[in-house]
Amino acid sequence: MSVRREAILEVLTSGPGHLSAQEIHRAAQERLPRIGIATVYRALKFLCACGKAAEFIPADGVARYEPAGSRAHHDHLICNSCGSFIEAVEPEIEKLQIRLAARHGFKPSSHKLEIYGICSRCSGK
Amino acid sequence: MSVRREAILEVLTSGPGHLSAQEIHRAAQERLPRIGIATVYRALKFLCACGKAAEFIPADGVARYEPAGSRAHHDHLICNSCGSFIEAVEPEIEKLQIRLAARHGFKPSSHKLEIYGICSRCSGK
DNA sequence: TGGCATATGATAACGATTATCATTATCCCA
DNA sequence: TGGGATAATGATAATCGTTATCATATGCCA
Repeated sequence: MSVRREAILEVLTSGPGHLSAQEIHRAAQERLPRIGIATVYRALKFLCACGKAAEFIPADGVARYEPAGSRAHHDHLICNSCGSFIEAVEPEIEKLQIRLAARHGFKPSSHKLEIYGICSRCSGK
Repeated sequence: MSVRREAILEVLTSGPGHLSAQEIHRAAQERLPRIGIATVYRALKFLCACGKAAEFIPADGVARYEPAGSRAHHDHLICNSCGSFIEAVEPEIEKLQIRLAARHGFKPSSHKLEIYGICSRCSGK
């Protein structure tokens, strides 16, 4: 783990989560002003490969990153109004996914559940 | 509905489904050799807007399109080996998603469930 | 200290998608 | 039916996120 990769992991764990590569780059530049965007992408790929970070790609097609490893799997509630991401877990859904996959002779390795809608903050306004 | 948009909808309904814009472009060119890629993108956006097609974006970030309207919602099992898409439904999951959203004060409007793994054809080999 | 593998930054390249703009087809009403 | 407004189209440039390239810098071990 180089200094930059440590810094990028630190950005992931200390930040609000669900950051894009560009946002991570900007945040990292506050500590390491000369860090390049390519290094950020390389670091993110590295961190995902060794299980310290996780990538997911929502409906806008832009990859987001979050710290992983010590964190449990979770799904995302994504607000169409303010763009915020809420993490949520429903263990029953996890079980049903396995059953659904099995019914089709499919061996699941990972899954992604995203629910789009309006968050409580936006609907309250 | 112009001639090209009809043709593109026809490609969607007659094809194997889950096609990318480029694949749709190639298929449409068999009937309309002079059709441009921009027209394909415009037609797809139009068809999605009027509910005749649906777009979804899997983990590779490349949008896929399928006919919609008369078709029920379904989730996707995506094979990491051969890239095939299997459509599947689990009504219980649909209900649980609503419950999960409600628990967070979230008003769901749509959702996306993708399960990645190995399909029966690939694991059988 | 020397040497080699790895990491880095700048930047070019790439692929998907969108915007632009001139041209063409389509529609609608007189 | 004609003609003009409107929408659709095709070619292509632009954009954006991401990856590849390559020369340089850094770290590490002998």
